[in-house]
Amino acid sequence: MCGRYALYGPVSRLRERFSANIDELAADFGPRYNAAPMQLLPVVRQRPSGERVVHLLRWGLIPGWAKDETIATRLSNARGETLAEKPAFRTAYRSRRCIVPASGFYEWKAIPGGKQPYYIQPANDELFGFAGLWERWTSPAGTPIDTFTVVTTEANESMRALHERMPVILQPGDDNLWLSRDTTPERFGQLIAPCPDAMLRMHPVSKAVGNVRNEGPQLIDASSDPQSQ
DNA sequence: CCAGACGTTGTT
DNA sequence: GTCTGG
DNA sequence: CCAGACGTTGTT
DNA sequence: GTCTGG
Repeated sequence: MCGRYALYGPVSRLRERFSANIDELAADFGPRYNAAPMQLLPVVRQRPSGERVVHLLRWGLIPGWAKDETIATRLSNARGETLAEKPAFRTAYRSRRCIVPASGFYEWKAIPGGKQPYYIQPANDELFGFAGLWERWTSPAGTPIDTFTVVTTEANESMRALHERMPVILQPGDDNLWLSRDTTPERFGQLIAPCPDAMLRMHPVSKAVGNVRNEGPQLIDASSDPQSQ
């Protein structure tokens, strides 16, 4: 899964962590604690020359053949197990892989009578790099739009307490293998796997994150009494 | 040949 | 765009 | 992911 | 219940 995440801190962090140049529009990106599908969010792409650039792309992939953009909301995630065959993803998987930077992400655990959101962040306080795919779609009016999706895999042991799926979180040393057009399908396919449990820590948060109109650092604060919310 | 689908999540 | 079903 | 809408006609 | 928007 992974349908909501946070990305905060100075944008220069992205330059350092991903060795990427920052596009002018992405440079204006401010701290976000409730990033949701349909929004413009920073994504790392690698040009054939090897240069990496952070651009703002819209979350929710629109395949090139789509007649309209309504499919986007349903393609905010892509199952890692079937990427290579699915018509919606296979061309992007072959040649348009990207990395989605995140400070952390949210996961909703089903509990009696509702759902309890949790915030999951890197144990080392660095940034996550989610494995992603991107596409360029041109509307009937002729307007091009770049979109992305987050690749998912089965949950590792600690995530399984919340949910059966989780985003593919790349090891920093694997960034280039995922982004490069020179990597063989066999090698970048091996990166689609649950990350080690030790990379993650998690805590329950307020249900306020459920509404995309809510925003701010309080959304990642530990909730004192999750059961009573 | 043309028409129609093409996806994920979670929940039932 | 490309594949499947009819 | 959750929240919120869930419609038609004609006209701009 | 199901789809769209954020």
